[in-house]
Amino acid sequence: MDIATWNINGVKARLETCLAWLKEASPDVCCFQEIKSEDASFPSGPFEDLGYNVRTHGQKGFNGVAILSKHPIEDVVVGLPGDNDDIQARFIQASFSTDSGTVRVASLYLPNGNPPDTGKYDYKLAWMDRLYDYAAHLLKNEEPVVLAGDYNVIPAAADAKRPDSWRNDALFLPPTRERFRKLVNLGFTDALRAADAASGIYSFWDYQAGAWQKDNGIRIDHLLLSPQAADMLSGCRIDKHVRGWEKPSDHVPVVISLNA
DNA sequence: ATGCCGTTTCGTAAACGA
Repeated sequence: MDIATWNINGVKARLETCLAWLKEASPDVCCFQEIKSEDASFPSGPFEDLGYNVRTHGQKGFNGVAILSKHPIEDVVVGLPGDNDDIQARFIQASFSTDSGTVRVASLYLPNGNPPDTGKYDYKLAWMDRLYDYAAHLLKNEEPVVLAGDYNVIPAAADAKRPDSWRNDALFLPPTRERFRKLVNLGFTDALRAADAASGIYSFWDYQAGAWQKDNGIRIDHLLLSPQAADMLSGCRIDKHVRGWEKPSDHVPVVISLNA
């Protein structure tokens, strides 16, 4: 069972690129972030034609997440629990029945948080605190859980080509990394690090200043696995070549393989 | 570097992203 996460930076602008990758990689489950589309205007048809069931949590213009699955989708959770006043569309979760039992997968788009001296950073940290509480709740079930998405967190210096240029950025500031570590230390496994300990592995290259050509990237798209999911992990890869395609997103897909 | 580039919006400049 292959599960992917990919910040596509706008489904309308990225439709052909998304379809091309899904045809190539054919993951069983694919989590999208930044669909930048309302639910009603999400182009589900072309994805359904590839055999996917589609669930979205969209909003106009910004944010928006989706889960696509070749398996029937059950038990959908729309919105990160814990704050009914939060109207930003950044979280959707679905469950799937497999031969190994129920697998829960979340597609999350954690707030960017820049600039750090504003309420945007306060919102990011509060969102991370809320994710921590919800993740702790999920672990109580002792089931396979995959928290996949664009975390907007550079976990360590090894996850950036030029870590010094991110020192004062909301993606790398100590409070951000402390919260990410706290989440992982609940008992989650960073799938990429479980599969490959090398530095220089990135999932995002800015459109600006020739970042892609210079390989000036950062690793901010992660799949965190509950102990039961980590036991099923057989591999994790980043499809870096997609960044070199026509009309690319600034992020590329990250894919895990589970024995499920 | 308040810069670079790309997407979106009751657009034609501004907001947002990372």
